[in-house]
Formats: sequence, structure tokens, C-alpha cells
Amino acid sequence: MANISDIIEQFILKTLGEDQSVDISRNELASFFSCAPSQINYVLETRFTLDRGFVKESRRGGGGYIKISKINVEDDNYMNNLILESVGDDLSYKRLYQILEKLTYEKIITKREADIICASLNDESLAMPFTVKDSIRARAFKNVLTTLLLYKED
Amino acid sequence: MANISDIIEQFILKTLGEDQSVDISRNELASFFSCAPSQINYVLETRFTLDRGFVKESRRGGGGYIKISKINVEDDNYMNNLILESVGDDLSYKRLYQILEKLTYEKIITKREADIICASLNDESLAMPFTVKDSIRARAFKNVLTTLLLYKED
DNA sequence: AAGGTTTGACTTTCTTTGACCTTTAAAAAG
DNA sequence: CTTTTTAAAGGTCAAAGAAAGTCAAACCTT
Repeated sequence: MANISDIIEQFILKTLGEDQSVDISRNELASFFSCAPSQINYVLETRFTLDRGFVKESRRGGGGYIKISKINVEDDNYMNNLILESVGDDLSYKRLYQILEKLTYEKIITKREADIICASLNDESLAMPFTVKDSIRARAFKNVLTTLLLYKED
Repeated sequence: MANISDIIEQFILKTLGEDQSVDISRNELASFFSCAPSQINYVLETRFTLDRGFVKESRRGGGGYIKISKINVEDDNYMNNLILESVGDDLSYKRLYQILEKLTYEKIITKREADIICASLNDESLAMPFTVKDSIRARAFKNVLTTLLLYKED
């Protein structure tokens, strides 16, 4: 955790807190952390992604800003979207991991459940050629999500 | 004895101590012991294996690290036995299902967790040739069981 | 000779930096 | 009041840097 990106990520998460969104100023943040402004973009691109449940919006020019919003995972749209589109036909382990983090954070699954899914679908478990691996993972994970949806009914 | 690998092993074990995990920096360790960085990998591969109850996780790039976690293998004969013998190198879906029923009945896992494992490792998810399927399932399920051992602490 | 160790060259992944680009609000000019 | 200019944002992309991973050859031990 010695890299700036992680620190900035934590800072933004903390600033967000329980709120649904925050506005940040790219340049201010960058100068606060004494880093290149594009570093902020890097953090946003790698950490505040849709998979992890964030949506961004920004505006340039005077009084510009970047707004980071948490998406509402409550309703089944998020899960349905994951199943139908977001996951797609291929799913890397990394991406799976990020999605699981989000689902855990939103308390849709427990940490233990996330770990179970991870263990069964990581690269070591799925010991097979690259090309097939990601597609098997996608298929299997969609099945898991579908199973979870069944539990949401109650 | 007296070879660097053993010394590094001891050092890591000592650093671990009673803790459940440690973070190490491959390059730092290597330069501390004046050895090639890949020597560290060698030590990890030969000494901190799953069989011996260790799980590893790492990250490259700036601020990279290697995390070594210890799993509690204590006295859990049933799970250990499952991992080492019962499951074996091949595992049919039927057999998996039976084991999951047993684990659920014994309250080692919840029904929901069983369903999740089922969903991710059933024949539909693992869409691949028969010959490979059962061996992938065995491997994956063993990983799941190992992960569950991590939770046996509490 | 066999098996475990050690080393180093090469690869992959992730992060950091900086130069250059685009958009926009506000100010200046007409 | 409209148009033009300017400065203040944010965006993009590629190169450099910082780890860790891999693999095979050389080296020891028994």
C-alpha cells in the first residue's frame, strides 16, 4: 500500500463516505498529493470503474469538476446487467475479483461467499488454455449470479 | 542446511510469527540476503506451498508486494481428508453434490454456499470435454475447501 | 548421476510522469 | 448584444519506471 494510487483511492472513498456522490477537482487533488494530474485519471480508470459500481461524469473549463457516483445496486438491475451484458462471454480473473469486491461491499454476498467463488474460478482452479478459461469463467459466474438472484426474491 | 533457501524460509517464518499473514517485498528481501530476486520465488514455491498450509497473493508494479497467509490446518480431519484423499484427481458432479449435501448437513457450509458452489462447478458451467471436466472440478473444489479452512479460525 | 539450489536474462503487470489535446466559462473586443 | 479571445479546467496517450513472474542453464550435494 505504498503507492500513491492506493492512497488516493482511499482518500476518495473516505471523502465519499456514506454519500451517494462527490465532486472533486482534478488539479486540486493532484497538487494535494503532489502528483501529475493524469494520475487522478489513472486512479479513476483503474479503481472507480463500472464493475466496482461507480459512474463518473465531468466537465472541463472554468469551474470544471469530476463527479463520482455510487450506483445503486439494490434493485436487480445491477445483477441483471451483470448477467446480460457486463460479464459478457469472457471474464478475466481480475475482473471477476473486482465484481466480487463490489458485491461484497454492497452486502449482496458475504466475504466468505466471495472467497468461495474466487477459489473455484481463479486461474489456478481453471487450469486450462487461456482462450477457454475466460469463457468458462464467464459462463460459470453467470450461473452463480443467477443462483443468487433466486435468493433475492425472499 | 545452511543454504540460503532454508535461511530465507526461517526468516519468513519468524517474521510471520503468530500472525496470520505477512507482506514482503521480493526485491528488498533479495537484497537483504544478497541473492537473486528469483531465489525468493524459489523459496516460496518449494516451502510455502498449499500442502504446507500457505496461500500467496501478489501484485506487480510500483508498490508491489507478496502476501503470505497461513491457513489453520489444525485438527480438521474431515476437511483435510476431503482435500487430500476423498476428492482425488477427478470429481463427478454427482459426487460433488453428495459432498456438498454432507457439508451442509454438518453445518460446515450454508445451503446458499452449497448452491453457489454447485452453480459454478456444475456440468453446464464447466462446458468442456468430459475427460477434462472432472479433473478441473476436482482441482477447483479442493481450492474451495482450502479457502474454507481459512475460516475455521473463528 | 539425480535432485535440489542458485543465478540471470527476459517477460508481464502495474504505476508514474509529462507533453500535448479538447472543452468550456468568462472576459474582452467589436 | 454578439463575437472573439483567453485562461482554466479536464482528457489522452505513450514512454519510463518499478515491482513481481518465468524459465532454463549452471552449480552443488549426496
